[in-house]
Amino acid sequence: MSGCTAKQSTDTSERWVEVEGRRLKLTRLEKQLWPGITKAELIKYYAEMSDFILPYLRSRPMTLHLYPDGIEGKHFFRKEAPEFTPDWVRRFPYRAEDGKLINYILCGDRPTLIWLANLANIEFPITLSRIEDLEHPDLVVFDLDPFQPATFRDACMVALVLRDGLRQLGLQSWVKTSGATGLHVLVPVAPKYTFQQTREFVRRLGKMLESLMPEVLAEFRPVEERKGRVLI
DNA sequence: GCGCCGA
DNA sequence: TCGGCGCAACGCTTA
DNA sequence: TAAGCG
Ligand SMILES: [Mn+2]
Repeated sequence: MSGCTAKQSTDTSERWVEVEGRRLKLTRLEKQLWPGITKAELIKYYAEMSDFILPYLRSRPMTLHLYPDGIEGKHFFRKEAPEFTPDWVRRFPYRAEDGKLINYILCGDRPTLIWLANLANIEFPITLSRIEDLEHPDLVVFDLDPFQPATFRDACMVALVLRDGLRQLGLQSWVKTSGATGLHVLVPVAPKYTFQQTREFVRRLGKMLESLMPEVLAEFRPVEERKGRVLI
């Protein structure tokens, strides 16, 4: 007998840690965020990966994606830095066009990353521009989504062709998975183009590839014609 | 996850 | 002391 | 024009 039927509700496991001189309390470390994966393990993962992750997050206003009840539970977003945010967490006040002021969290250091992991922030999506120049993205993203019966493999083929096209334009690109079956192809750019310009660039290149491989790509097609194709 | 608010 | 609640917002698609 | 989806 295991005798170990510890319930979630009885998980009072806590630990104070010091990260680069910042004291923070980790809570409910035994909470299962995925089947078989605890919050402690999520925090450990982000601690170990922090050197690789932080350069991408730095200077980008955060939208938190919080999953306090685990990946299958209710989740919610948060932009405004909560009242209980530690004072050493950097904030970025920004007034949107509608006049609403939001104090965004900036995650540029390890203590902030660990603090967010403890809040059960599972995902860290990034904005495409940085606060030094919000109007001009430093990343351009091609979003590749295969529509059934097209597969992840089809998306990969398209990504390779796209990479070659970008290379011919003198642009380096990097690929990452996105969601269950999609890909993102990222192109770092000097922050001197507007979002309108980069959006137009992506659409034009999509159109160009579409004319090159019309059987594979779904650009500018009605929804029902997208089946079996990849949409950029 | 956490603080707030009303019961 | 406890349970409920709020915590973002945008383009595309369809009705 | 609005509601629903991702
Ligand atoms: Mn996608």
